Parts: sequence; C-alpha cells; structure tokens
Amino acid sequence: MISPAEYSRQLQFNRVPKSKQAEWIEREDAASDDSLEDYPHRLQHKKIPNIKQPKCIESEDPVLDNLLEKSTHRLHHQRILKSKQAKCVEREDAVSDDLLEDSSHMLPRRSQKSKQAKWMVREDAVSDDSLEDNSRQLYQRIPKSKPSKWIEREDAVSDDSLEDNSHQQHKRIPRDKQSKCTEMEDTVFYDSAEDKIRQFRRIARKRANFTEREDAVLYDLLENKSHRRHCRTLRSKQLRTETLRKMKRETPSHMKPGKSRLTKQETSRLVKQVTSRQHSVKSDQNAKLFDSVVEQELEGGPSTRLRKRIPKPQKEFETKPKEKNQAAKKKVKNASVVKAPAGLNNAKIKDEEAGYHCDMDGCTMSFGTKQELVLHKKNICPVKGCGKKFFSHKYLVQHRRVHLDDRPLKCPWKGCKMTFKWAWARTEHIRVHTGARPYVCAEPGCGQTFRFVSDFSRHKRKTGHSAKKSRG
Amino acid sequence: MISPAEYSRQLQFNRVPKSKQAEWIEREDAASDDSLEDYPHRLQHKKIPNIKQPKCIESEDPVLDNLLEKSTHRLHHQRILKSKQAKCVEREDAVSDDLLEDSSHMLPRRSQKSKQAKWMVREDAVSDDSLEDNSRQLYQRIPKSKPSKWIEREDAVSDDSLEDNSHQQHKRIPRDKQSKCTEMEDTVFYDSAEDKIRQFRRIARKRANFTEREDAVLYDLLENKSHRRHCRTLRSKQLRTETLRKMKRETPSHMKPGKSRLTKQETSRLVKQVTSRQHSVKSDQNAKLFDSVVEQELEGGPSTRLRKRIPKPQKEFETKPKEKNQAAKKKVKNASVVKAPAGLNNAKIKDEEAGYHCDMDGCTMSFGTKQELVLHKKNICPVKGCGKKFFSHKYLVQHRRVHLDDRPLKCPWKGCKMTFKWAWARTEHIRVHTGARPYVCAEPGCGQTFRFVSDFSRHKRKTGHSAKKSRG
DNA sequence: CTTTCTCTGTTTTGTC
DNA sequence: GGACAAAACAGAGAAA
DNA sequence: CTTTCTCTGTTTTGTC
DNA sequence: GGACAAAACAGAGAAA
Repeated sequence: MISPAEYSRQLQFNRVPKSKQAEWIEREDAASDDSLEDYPHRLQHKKIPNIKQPKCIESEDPVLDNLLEKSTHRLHHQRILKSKQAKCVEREDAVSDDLLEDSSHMLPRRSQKSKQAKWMVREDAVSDDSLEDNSRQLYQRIPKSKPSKWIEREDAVSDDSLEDNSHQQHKRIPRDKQSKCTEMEDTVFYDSAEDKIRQFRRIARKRANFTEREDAVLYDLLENKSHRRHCRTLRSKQLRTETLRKMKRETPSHMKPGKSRLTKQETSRLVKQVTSRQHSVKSDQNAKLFDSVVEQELEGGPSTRLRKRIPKPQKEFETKPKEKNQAAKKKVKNASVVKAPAGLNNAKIKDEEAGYHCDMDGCTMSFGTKQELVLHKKNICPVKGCGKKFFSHKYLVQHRRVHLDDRPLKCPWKGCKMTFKWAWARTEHIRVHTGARPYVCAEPGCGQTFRFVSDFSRHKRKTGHSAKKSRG
Repeated sequence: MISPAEYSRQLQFNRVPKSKQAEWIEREDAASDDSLEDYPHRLQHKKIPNIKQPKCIESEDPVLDNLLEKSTHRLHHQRILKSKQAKCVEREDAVSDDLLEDSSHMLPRRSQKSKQAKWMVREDAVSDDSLEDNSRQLYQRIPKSKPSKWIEREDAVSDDSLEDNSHQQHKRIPRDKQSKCTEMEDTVFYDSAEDKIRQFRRIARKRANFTEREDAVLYDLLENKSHRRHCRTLRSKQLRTETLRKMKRETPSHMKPGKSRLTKQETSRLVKQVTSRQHSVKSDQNAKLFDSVVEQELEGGPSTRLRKRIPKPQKEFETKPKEKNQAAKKKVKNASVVKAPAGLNNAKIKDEEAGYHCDMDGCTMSFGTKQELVLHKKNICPVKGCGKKFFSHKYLVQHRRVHLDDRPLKCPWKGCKMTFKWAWARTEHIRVHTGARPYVCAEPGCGQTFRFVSDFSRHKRKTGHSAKKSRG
C-alpha cells in the first residue's frame, strides 16, 4: 500500500497521524482509564494555522488555471496553545455499533439503496425539477436545494465586479512561514536563529510610527526568492528552549556569519527603539544568531498607488453543457443531493457543464442543473455544504470566490507572499507591515488605538466609546 | 506595548508573523521585484491542521463553562506542502489608498455614521421588525437577516435531539499531536524518535486486517496521561534530515533505552507484516530511537458498546432577556447587522438574553431579537456570517453545534484525545485506530476497499462501480 | 481570558 | 404505511 | 495530481 | 435624489 519512496518521505516528514497511536480501550477497563481523563491539562486543543498561497500567471483560461493551480508550495506552522480546562460532556455513547464494526466482527451494514427525489419543497417554482435532471447528472449530484423566496430587487444584478476571478478558502494565515534557507549543516541553529529573526522583526515593527520605513523593513531575509529549498521549522517550547541552550553552550562554531546585512549595531539600535519593556540583552544575542543564517533583501517601497481599473471581460461563463461519460449512470437514483456546480468544487473553474444560465440583470453565471440555477436566483449559494442566502445577487457572484482556490490579491510588500481573496483582508494585512494603527478611540480619556477594524469595533461595542477613526 | 514577559514568551515561541518581514515594494522598482515572483516554487501555500479539544466537566452551567473553556492545551502541527505553480492574477491594485493611509500620511477616512435600518426585504412578515429592536440591542447587532419563505413542513419541529449541547467548529484534526515527553535534555532526539514512532504506528496500522488487535495498538506511547509537559515538534525537511544525520553519527549516547515496551524483535515482526514495499532496515533503526523517548500505555479495549439513551433535559433555554448596560447606546443606529444570538458567539451558551422563543412544534430555542427568531423559523441560521438555510427545522437546532466550542464526543481509544461534534466523524475516526476498511467495491474485478464513506463514494462516482458495502 | 489578525456578508462612502 | 432518532452517506475540503 | 481523514447538510435505516 | 463600485465595517473566529 505504501511505496518505498513514500515510506521514506513519510519517515522524513513525520506524516504519521497523531491519533493513530492511541490504544483501544478495554470495555471493562474503561473506568480506570477515564479517571485520568479529568485532568485539566490534557493535550487536547490543537490549533494550526493554515495557508494556501498564490499562483502567478495571468489567466483568463480556466484550463490553464487547473493545470497550474496545484503545484504550489505550502508551508506550515505550529504553535502551542495554552490549555483549556477539561470539560467533558459525555452525552453520547453511540460508539457501540461502530466499535463492533471496526473490531473485526464487522458486518455489512448498508448497501447503497435508491434515494428518492423527494427533496424539493413546495412553495416555489422549484418543485420537481429534480427529476428531470437525473438523466444528465452523472458524476455530480443534484443539490437538495432549499427553495426560498426572497430575492433582493433593489441592487439585484448588474455585472460581476472586478474580482470575480479571485477565489479560494483558507483559514488562518500564519505570518511568516515563507522562509528559505541556504542548505547548510547546522539546520538546528538556523531554525533557532530564524525564530529570533522573526522576533526582531516584530520588535522593529512595534516601534512607534515607522517614521523611517527603512527600519521597519530591515528584516526581509528568509523569503524564498528562487529555487532554493525552503526551511520551515516549528518546534515545541521544549525543543526550542533546549536547542537554544545547546547553542549557547556548545556550538558557536556552527554559525555562519557574514550573510546578514543587519549588523549587531543596527540590531541594538532597533532594540532600543522598542518599548522599554523589551530586553535588549536577548535581542543582542539574537543579532549574533542572525548572522549565521539569513540573507536580507533591501527595502523597497509601495509598488503602486494608482488604482487600476480592469475592463472586466464579461465572458466568464462560456458554459458548454457537457455530458460526462455514462459510468455513473446506475446511480442516477441518487439524484437528490446538491450537485455543486462543478466549477465550484475544489477551486476549479469548470464552467463547461453550465447549461442553465442566469438571466438576471447583468448576471452571467450558469449552472449544470436547473436546481442550481433556481437556488442561484434565490441568492442561495448552490454549493453543496454551503447553502447560504444573501441579500444581494451581486454579492452572491462575489461569494463564489469562497469556494475557489484562486487568491489573486497579493501583499505589495516585497518578499511577502501573502495572498488574499478579499481586498479588505489585504488592506488590513498591510498594516502588519507598516505597523499602522489607524483606529483611534475618540472617547475623551481613552486614547486606545487599533490596527484592525474588528478590534476597534469590539472596543466600541464593549465600552460604548465613540467611533471616530483617525490616523494611527 | 509589549511586556517583558510577553516578549520572552514570543521569543521563545516564535510568534512573529511571517509576512511581517517583507519589505515595502518601491513603486518604481516593482518591476524588478515582480520578475522574481513568477517562479513556480514560491513558498506560498501553507496549510496547517487545526484542532481544538475537549473540556472535561459536566456542566449545565454556562457560567462555569465560560470560566473553564479557555484553559486547554492546544497543540500544533506543521507540514510542508508541495508547491503550487505560481499564478499571479494582478487584478486589483487597490493598495493605493491603504498604502497612503498606512504610510504615515494617513487621514481619517470615515466616522461611524448612522446605519439606516433599510435592510429588511419585503415579501415576508419580517418587514420592519428591525426598528423596534434598536432600543434593546446594545452590545449586539441586529442581523440584517434575510427573510425568505421556505419553511419545511413535514418534519419541521419536535424536540431537540440529544446532541443539542455539543458544539463548535474546527478545521482539520491532525492525527497524533497529543504526544508527551518526559523532560529531558536531548529533546532533539526525542523529536526525531517521535517521528519514527509515528511512522511505525502507521506501518502497523497498515497491516492487512488487524486480526490481532494487540498488534495494532502496540504504539500508544506519546499520549499525555497527566500533568506532564507536552512535546510538540514539527520541523522542516531539512531540520529533520539533519537531525537524523547527526543522531546517527554522533549521539547514540543520548538515547534512553528501557522505556519502550516495543522490543526490536516486535518491531521487526511488525515491519515484516507491512506491505513489501516498506523498508525494515529503516524501521529497525526506528526501534532503537523508540527506546530513547517513549513511554507506552497498555492496550485497552472498546470501552462501551451499549448505546446510552440520554433523557434530554428539555430546558436548554431559560432565556431571561437581559438589558445590558447602556454604554453602546449611541451606536444603536447601527441596527442593521445580524445580532448573533450571543449564545452562539464564540462557543458560549449564553441564553440569558433570549427573549424570543420559538413556538414551533417541540422547538425550545429562543433568541435575543425578533429578527433572529424569524430567521430561525425560516430554518435560516441567524449567526452572523452563517445565514445557511436548511431543509429541516430540527436540523437547524443541531446545526447550532457548528457555532459552539463544545466537543462532547470523545474517541474511545485509550490515550486518544480526539473529540468530535458529530457522531459520524467519530465513527469514521475510530477506523483510523482499528485500520478497518469497511467499504468494499462490489464491482466484479475491482476489489478496492475504503476506510471512509467519502472515498468510497468518490470511487463510485468516478468509476461508476457498484455500491455494496461489506466488511473490510 | 487576552491580543493579533484573516475571512466574509453587509453597510457606508464616493463618484457620477 | 407513519413518525422519529440513529446511522450513514456524499459531498466539500483540509492536510500531507 | 493523490491519499487520508474530518465536517456537515441531507438521506437512509431501523424501530416502534 | 439615484445607481453603482470601492471601501470599510462588524462581526465570527482562528491562532497564539
């Protein structure tokens, strides 16, 4: 089942699932085991940022997109979170059946029986379109869509906005994973140094207002610039601490000085500019480690300030309804599930099978089934697990990006590889680079500043303070 | 802005955001920089599993929940993904304004003006309820809810199911993060060994059918059992390889043998049982590393097979509409946003302010605003960013768990700390432990087996093969 | 719990 | 046949 | 691209 | 005033 190559790869990358090492609980012994489970400090909550990143190609061509969009480096990150107090609500013990099933005396439980197209709810024109679609939906399933009336009328339609081609979903974007390292022996030290470099950057970024931008951007170094190998390391507190300790006492020789353009003096200067609570001693140590591992890029400036108006091609959906092969035909009975407009599945813009065109004012979308179109016209997203209902038809079209992988908006900072689906996300992200805190509470004695609307908004909500936004 | 303690912590945990080290792109220099960006191997896409875990306390008391739910250990994980081909669609250059804003010549752009309650769309009874709620919504915002007609009638109501108290959202549950290590000096080696242990487990798990369960569960060792510190380490390929190399050549003395109950002989046996493509040589090495770091727990068995019927208290929502303090009153004008039923926010079950009770058959839910109730009755989730529309009112009630943190279902395997909101997720997860592959394609020459319905379903969809499920 | 920061559905602003 | 809860399915989609 | 595996809205099964 | 796109907001929520 696993090739030697894959095996080595897994060995190397530590791909063995965590939970797989657990033991089977003896039914009778469960009590003793459970006694241990009330400990508040269990290693339970895990949280790992996730990011998918750009694709650099100017494409109107969905086929080309498909070919390219899957070959991107992804980087990962790890953080140790603090514990949540244990709080076990044992409410469902349905394990029984499944345990039986999985424990080697398992029986066949179910054969795929027919699904009746009983799914459309009356009260709207949608009724029984489902049946007439059964014959053409081979590989996709028909959404058990939810008819519902409300269709916004005021600003319902018009054209797709400029960003209709940008899309995808990602969860949390860890800030600086895209480091890169020259191949070297002392990788361990590299990694530790990298941590400290990040720390330095943070410190620099924290300085008051970035009157000199140079200072703020001194540290672009770990970014990949070409084909170099990527170094992504994340460690536990223990490992990190341990590594640091070892470094201090036994391996100064591993460092490779001379690569960083950030001198120790510069480092110290920056550290001093930081708020007084920070420890310049530690930072100075960092400066040494710095030298061993990094390359730095020179600071650039904002690349554009002129807004570019894109003429909007308007022919996004060519949509040639395409009968797929008949292989799946025997399962046409399963006709009641949402047939996600294949284009929406997993970030591909396959508009080929879109045979049902939206005729709403200015909307050019089309879908593989009548159901999808009906949902679409009701401003309900027809993607299977989605089913969201929107106020505006136009937004529904923009909403598509949520289900696509495209992330066309890039952070303009040199070396920053962050990409976005939403302009606002990028807008706020940039403040991470600039250090700007544009939201200032106008409440007379408050004076708090915020970098993100959300935080400002929360502040106002919680305190009732005033709402003025000023320059940060 | 940052305390010394926080600073050290950040230093230690490497919390500096990645993208913060980027440089500002000179507008004029952008071209040269951009030339670099077409490289296919950019370090862009990142993907990091995320997991939140249990809370062990029997609580009906939301206050207690709030106090406890935040103090849980979270663990993290990192993986390096393969590259996605660069594909930069520069479609929006809207940076301009924000760059200006953030670059120190920023101007106040907006003061919170009034939001008119223009949001309710005609065509349903919802119309202008919004206005009458303005006075009582102080800290929450009123959802700009989407009136829509469709209400399922066939199985619309009845009681909440057993699982109404279980909830929250998490993304991807990495399989075996909850490792634990005794404090020791050679953490690096520990980590490497841990990797290999996982690999071993994977191999063991891959064996044909787990006729002897003992073999499948030999490796439960890294799980935390009490207050020990957690060791979570994730490294880049380079670091891992390097560490491994170092271990081999210079530090056999760091190992701490005698802890593992898995002997080298056992290991070899397991390795032999693995598919022929795996390298027993490597595995044997692993067995040695094994010894240095792990403790093992004895295998248990399934803890329960009897389904427990929970009587269902039925008084989930006591809901005393509670006027919060008046601080936020001046912003009541912003009345048009979804006021997420505070109970749904961020996994707290605060039903205190629920003053609008659902009178649908058997439904006991209540909400802070009429709008929410109206949405609820339309089977639309009133949580702010959600707005999903469901077929069944009863499911809408179950859907709540998506927005709550509670994860009441636990994996029954000893030492496995996985928790779930959905029974099916746990059911399939358990197969990860057992190795079961219950789905067998019945297509005459196919014979493929699957561990997860989803994969089986995809197989059938793609191949058109038959649908019988048998024991794996 | 807190802070930091991204995602996204809806609202507000700005321009014509 | 009906009602209903439990179980399962079938996608979507994250992670590797 | 693939495999592995979780999440979740809807369908199917099982029981009364 | 209207229409409309761009920008911003206000949550939700992930991560640390």
